[in-house]
Amino acid sequence: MRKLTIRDIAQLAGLSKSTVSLVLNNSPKVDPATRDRVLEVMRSHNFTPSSAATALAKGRTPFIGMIVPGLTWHMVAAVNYGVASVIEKSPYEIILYTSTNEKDYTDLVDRIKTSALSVGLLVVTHDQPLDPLEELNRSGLPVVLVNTLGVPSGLPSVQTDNYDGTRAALRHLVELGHTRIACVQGPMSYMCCQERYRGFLDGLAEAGITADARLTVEGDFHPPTIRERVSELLAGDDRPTAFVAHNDNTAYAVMQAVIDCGLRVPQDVSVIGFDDVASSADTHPPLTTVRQPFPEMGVAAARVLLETIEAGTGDGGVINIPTSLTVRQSTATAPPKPYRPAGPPAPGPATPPRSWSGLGPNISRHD
Amino acid sequence: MRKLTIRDIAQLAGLSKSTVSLVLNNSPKVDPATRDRVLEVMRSHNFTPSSAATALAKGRTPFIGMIVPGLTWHMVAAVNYGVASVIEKSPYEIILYTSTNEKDYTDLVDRIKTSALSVGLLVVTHDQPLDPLEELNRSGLPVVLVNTLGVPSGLPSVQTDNYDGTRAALRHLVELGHTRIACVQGPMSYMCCQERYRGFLDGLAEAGITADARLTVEGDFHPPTIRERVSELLAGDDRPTAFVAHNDNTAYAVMQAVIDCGLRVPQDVSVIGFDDVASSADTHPPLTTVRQPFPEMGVAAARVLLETIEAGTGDGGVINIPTSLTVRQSTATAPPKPYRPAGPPAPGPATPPRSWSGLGPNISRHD
DNA sequence: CACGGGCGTTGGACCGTTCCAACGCGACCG
DNA sequence: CGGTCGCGTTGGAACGGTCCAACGCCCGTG
Repeated sequence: MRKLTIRDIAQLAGLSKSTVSLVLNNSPKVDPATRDRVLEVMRSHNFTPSSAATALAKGRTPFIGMIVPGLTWHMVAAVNYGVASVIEKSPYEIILYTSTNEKDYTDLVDRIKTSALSVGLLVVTHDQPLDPLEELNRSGLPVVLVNTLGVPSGLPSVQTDNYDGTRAALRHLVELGHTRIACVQGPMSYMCCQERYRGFLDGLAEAGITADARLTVEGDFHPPTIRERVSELLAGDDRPTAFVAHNDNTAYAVMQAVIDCGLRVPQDVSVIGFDDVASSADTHPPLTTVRQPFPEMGVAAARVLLETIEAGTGDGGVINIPTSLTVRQSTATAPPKPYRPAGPPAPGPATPPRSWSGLGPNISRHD
Repeated sequence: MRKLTIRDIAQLAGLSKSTVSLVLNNSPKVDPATRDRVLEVMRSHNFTPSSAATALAKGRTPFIGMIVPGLTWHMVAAVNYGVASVIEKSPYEIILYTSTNEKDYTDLVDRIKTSALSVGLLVVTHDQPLDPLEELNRSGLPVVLVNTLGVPSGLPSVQTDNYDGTRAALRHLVELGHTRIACVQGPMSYMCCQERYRGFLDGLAEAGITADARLTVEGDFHPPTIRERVSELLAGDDRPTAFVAHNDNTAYAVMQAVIDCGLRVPQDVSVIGFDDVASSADTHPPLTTVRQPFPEMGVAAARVLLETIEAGTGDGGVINIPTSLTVRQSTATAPPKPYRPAGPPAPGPATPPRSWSGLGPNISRHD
């Protein structure tokens, strides 16, 4: 049996195809009775209009392009989750463009532009210049960024409050009595890491603690080097009692370095991450971390994009989604001041592990 | 300036639009000179045919649907990476359908069916019945599964050799002299876990080791419970010297349990995972694991789907992508037999960590 | 020289919608 | 009682391609 067309439906309902079309676009001009009849006929023959024909006639497609980095980040999937939840309720579908980070994505943007398939574009930032996107936007295609890297740009974008996140982390540590707090940076070429570091410094300042340059560890998100640097720091005199990491994975590496040095998390050293990646609930001990709300960012971005597409009103602003601190068990009150084990990779206080259970009062567990 | 049409090009080239169309579909019937002229005109005016019009006229769209589980797995991104690399070289685009695992996806499949947007469907399996897909396939839409769960089905699917993977893991351990080898299962409702367990048992059998039921730990991929069970096992007499986990995350939990019990990985206990997730290269120690080649699976699935679409020949078979063992540093020669520390959560041999470096000869490092 | 055949080109119907101008009709008004 | 108005409906021209049947032309053949 051939696919039904609007014309068949019209015939079955004893109407012209124009009327059926009006029903499809639920025009207020059709008589309610007629509308019901048409709908009933459509339903009973389960008719669906050809999207190709619709697209051709309307001159616009029902597609939203989405560029994601090919990297296998937790982030990508999480953002997508949020995006999907919004889009699936809209009449649009998502066309997925995966930008493998190796080659630059100008040709990808080019394909999007010339194919003219999408009426809007969602871009999850990756380590690439945004100029092609800005040009695309200027040429009339609504573009919204999910700006996880905090890249500065004129495009409307959704980002997280990196600055405030780290500040909150600091406040938490300060409340726990920590004063020697170290920071393990991410690559400072990323705006987000710069912001996080700024939050770190301001957080210190607000607590009246003077920053000690020796407590800033330049990191590259690469665990082995981080372990090494952190171990050195812990081996020194007057070691920090807490670490703020720019990243959950970095935090994992920090925790391992702490254990390597014969110290305990969180009794001897507290550790805070950034992201609240899924696995952070199951680390050992579970990681206290600044939750970066990826799904919510996806939701917000999708919403903004839809609005821009429908209304044509591009506010062009930056939406800052607040972070929240997920307190788990990798942070605890600072150890008493005089405490300092003899040697760093110490056989030291030969700590029976697992004694960390049941620590602070405000342990919030996110899934 | 209005978007150019085929008719404009025809006029500019002094030809009929039929000929231009022929060029677009690179028919062999056009004179090479004419073709070049047309192409040149198109290029200089950078014309691209309207995909909506093409779709309408041809009666087929250039879209491939892809259903991915909304879960934030490494797996999803990795498979997609492979898929994208194949599709981007084809004339097709990917329409992304995210199936949030909460609600079942029959309505999603329904939407795909009635919208008739895609000419083929790629499905990354999730914990859901496949019947809707099989029906969809029967009704004429080519469907290919990336069957990471090993769900049995009549659909053409790409899966990994779970059985052989675990067997290889066992062989590795046996070669290292291990004889008391434990297995931490995943949810046995998953076919893949059943296969992995079968591989485990057969691997034991091949080495002439009789299976000890006490060494099989029922797992649920949930770290806390796994740590608990593993700790119990390690506390008992005659504890295992090696663990085969059905999953990298499970392996992480096992490693932590080992450390909790005051033992060392790999000197006292070897641990092997399954998947070779990105982070497994950076655990502490780096995890030896059975690499499940997600990108390759994506590539294979995309290829099969394209072939089926183009040729119409659905072989309908199962493609088994072999696994490979990535040997890192969580496995080592079995400890000497008599070795057994007094108490299990032992203050024991108070091991200075990091002594594991430079272990086996065949350390292969996968990024 | 008439004819057949092949190559390259072409006109135009068609794909299944949208959308606009026009139309029929009953109600309401003067 | 004729004219206007507005509501609901309608015919048909787009939209921008594809594809088929037909056509002109040139060349080789009988």
